[in-house]
Amino acid sequence: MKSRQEQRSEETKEQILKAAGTLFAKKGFDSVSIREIAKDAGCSHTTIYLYFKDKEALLHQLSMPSLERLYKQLLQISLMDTLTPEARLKGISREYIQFCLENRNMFDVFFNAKSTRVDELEPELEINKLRLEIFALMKQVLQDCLSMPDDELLLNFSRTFYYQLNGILSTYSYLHESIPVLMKRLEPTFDLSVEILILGFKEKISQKGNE
Amino acid sequence: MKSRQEQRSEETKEQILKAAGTLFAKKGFDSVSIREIAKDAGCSHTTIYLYFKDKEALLHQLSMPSLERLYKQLLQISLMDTLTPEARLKGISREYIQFCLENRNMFDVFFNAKSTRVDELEPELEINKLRLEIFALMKQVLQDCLSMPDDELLLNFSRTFYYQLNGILSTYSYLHESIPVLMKRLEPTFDLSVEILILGFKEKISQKGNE
Amino acid sequence: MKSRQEQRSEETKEQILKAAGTLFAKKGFDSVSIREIAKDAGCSHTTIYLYFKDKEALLHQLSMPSLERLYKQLLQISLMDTLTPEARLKGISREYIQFCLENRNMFDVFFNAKSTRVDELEPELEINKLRLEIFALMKQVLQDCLSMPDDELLLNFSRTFYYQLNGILSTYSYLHESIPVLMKRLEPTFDLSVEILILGFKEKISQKGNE
Amino acid sequence: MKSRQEQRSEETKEQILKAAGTLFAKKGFDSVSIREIAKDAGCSHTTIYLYFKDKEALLHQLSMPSLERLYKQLLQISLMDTLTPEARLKGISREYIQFCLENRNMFDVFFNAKSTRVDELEPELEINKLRLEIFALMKQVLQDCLSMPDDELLLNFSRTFYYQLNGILSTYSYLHESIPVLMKRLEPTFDLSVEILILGFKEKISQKGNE
DNA sequence: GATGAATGAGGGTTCATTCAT
DNA sequence: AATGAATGAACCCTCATTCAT
Repeated sequence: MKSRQEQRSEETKEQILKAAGTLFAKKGFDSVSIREIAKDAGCSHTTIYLYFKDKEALLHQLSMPSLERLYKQLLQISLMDTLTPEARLKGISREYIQFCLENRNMFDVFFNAKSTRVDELEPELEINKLRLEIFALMKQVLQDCLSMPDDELLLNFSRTFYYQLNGILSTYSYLHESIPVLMKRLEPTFDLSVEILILGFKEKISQKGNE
Repeated sequence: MKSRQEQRSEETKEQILKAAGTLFAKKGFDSVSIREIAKDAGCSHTTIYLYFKDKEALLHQLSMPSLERLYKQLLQISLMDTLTPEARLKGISREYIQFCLENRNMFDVFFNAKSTRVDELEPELEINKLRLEIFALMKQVLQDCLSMPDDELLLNFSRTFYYQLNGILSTYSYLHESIPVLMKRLEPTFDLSVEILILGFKEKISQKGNE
Repeated sequence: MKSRQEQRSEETKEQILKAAGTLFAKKGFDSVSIREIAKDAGCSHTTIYLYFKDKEALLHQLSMPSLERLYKQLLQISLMDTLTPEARLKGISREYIQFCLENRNMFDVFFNAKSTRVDELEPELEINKLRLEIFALMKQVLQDCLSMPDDELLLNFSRTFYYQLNGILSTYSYLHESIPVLMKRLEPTFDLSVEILILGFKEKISQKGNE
Repeated sequence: MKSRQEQRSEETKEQILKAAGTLFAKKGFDSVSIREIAKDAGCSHTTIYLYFKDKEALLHQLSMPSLERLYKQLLQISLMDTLTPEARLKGISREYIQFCLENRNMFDVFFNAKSTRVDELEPELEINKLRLEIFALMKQVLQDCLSMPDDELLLNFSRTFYYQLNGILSTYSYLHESIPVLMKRLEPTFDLSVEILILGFKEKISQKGNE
């Protein structure tokens, strides 16, 4: 059982993470200062260093749980066998987009490794690993959807699919609309995009077959 | 006719813009210092303030000509009637991608209005106008390609297409490969993406027709 | 008789002193942090403040016993009547040098009163007293060595002798060699220095006698 | 001819150097902050960075000219053939001591390379070179003084001599007396030290001869 | 028109120290 | 007796910007 002190400590840490998350998302990693985070978290800026080695560590501790949560959600959807593969693909797409929009330009950090230094492979690797796993998951569902072998073509299809999602994100991640409103308004368009792609993929396959 | 002094003055300005453009593209807006630009431009850092109100003004003055150049190039391709509409669409896509990659994180600035200030609407609007024109141009070529009316569906197709391009960009704009190498390696994939989309669009249209 | 608690308490204090001593000696007063000491002492950094008013107090409490130990060792050597006076002088020199080198930059603190505060005269005075006693002891042995009266000349000889030792120390106290290695390598040189001085002293005396 | 601006600039730089010199000498390199220097120099702390890359650069720019000046003075004395070698040696000693005392614990910096990092050899090397040259110069004069070959023994004598000087310095460099007063009071003692050493050296040589 | 000099605000980080438990 | 949490002061350093020339 936790003592009151421990509880307070965890609260502080939580508040720091929360403040940092919000600020990073709003302004981008580089543009947020430690003092700014501290202010929003309601503690001294030095307190942050009690819980995180440095600014970058804060970022990584912040990203990993979110990403892991995302991955689990996507995995769950991919396993729903009550849905058709195409429905699963759409579900995954929606979830992915919604998550990334909710975390706005944190998305940059997650997927573009914006703030990683080449000489520090460890933390980067973990994120990269997750990124790859998410990509692999999408590829898997896409394969189910198209009933095709796991070949070079599937890889390229997956890339195209991945581009599409990221394109949606980068197009909308700076808008100042609230997420639910945005999702409501654009979900049909997003769904259409997925549909188009699937149609295109299938057509491409049948073309290949006819060659 | 310009006096010699005026000429020199314009040269300096041009060099500042050139240096800033290169640096912003290479390192991103925030990571470039005024002194760095001045050094590359071969002038004092204070000189920059003679021509530009502040760092941000420099950025905006910088974006417009580039974007205009891009627009003209895209327009040119769209008018090449020796090419099939699909070839034109591919050409435009390649050009657009290459341009944005070459200007790397500038892309953020151009298309995501990252650094716009609320109090200065003018430049922002101009950029937005161009952005919309580029979008319209793509839509036009897409329409030619699909021989369809200019309706809601075309609009959504265009969005999907636009997403795809931006997705490619956001996926690759942080890689440390040189542009030519990158383009060589990924052009087939990019082309495939465009193909898939067109196939998907056509299929969607024929589905609609059969309803 | 001490209660178990008292015993534990003293142990902790002892460990703090030991850790601080080692660290100060190795890295210098300023470069050692309280937390570092606590870590090496196996306690929390706040515990240190239970036993010592502040960092400086720790330093002073630390210096005295060491210096006293040194003094006792030197005294012991000075009383070894199995040795010739010259051998005693050499022994004292070696011991003194070794001690100071082992305590490296602590030497600064001990002998140069680097970190003394004006408002707290007590500890400083004690250190000064010990310093003077060590000096007096060397003077005594030097007198035995030279069979001369305790006059102005002896005082100056003692100073010269003291300078020599300190010169050796200040020359070598920053080297990164281990003490035993260093001593082994340079002991002959140190011994030579002492010899030279004694020869010089004797010669000076005989010159004086002939005047 | 210098413009007024250039003149002012040089003045500022000079004042920074002067302030830094005094403070380093008084408190030691590590214990002096950039802001402290700026305050004493009457400028903003950022101004310091206009003239010096960083704190360490300031230190090195500060040390080199002084050291070079010292070296030239010592060299000059060593070449005065109106003086006996012994007089030259005494002169050199006095000059060296006076210089080092005037620069108080800067002496630490000069001769103990306190603040040098191993990875930056350049500046350290220059100082080391000068240090060695000064040592070589003393050795030369000592050789003239003793009319002996340049052998191992001479090297050890030089070391002993060098220790003696440094011993004097380290003994007195923390006192709060003014230099002229100090020199006046202790010069006879310093001279005596040199005398003693020379006598000792000569005696040692004659001993060797008789073996 | 152009520039070197100078600055204040702010960046991340470390530290000795205090407080509540 | 002992500790983890927390803090303010201070560290070096960089920046965009202004001022006098």
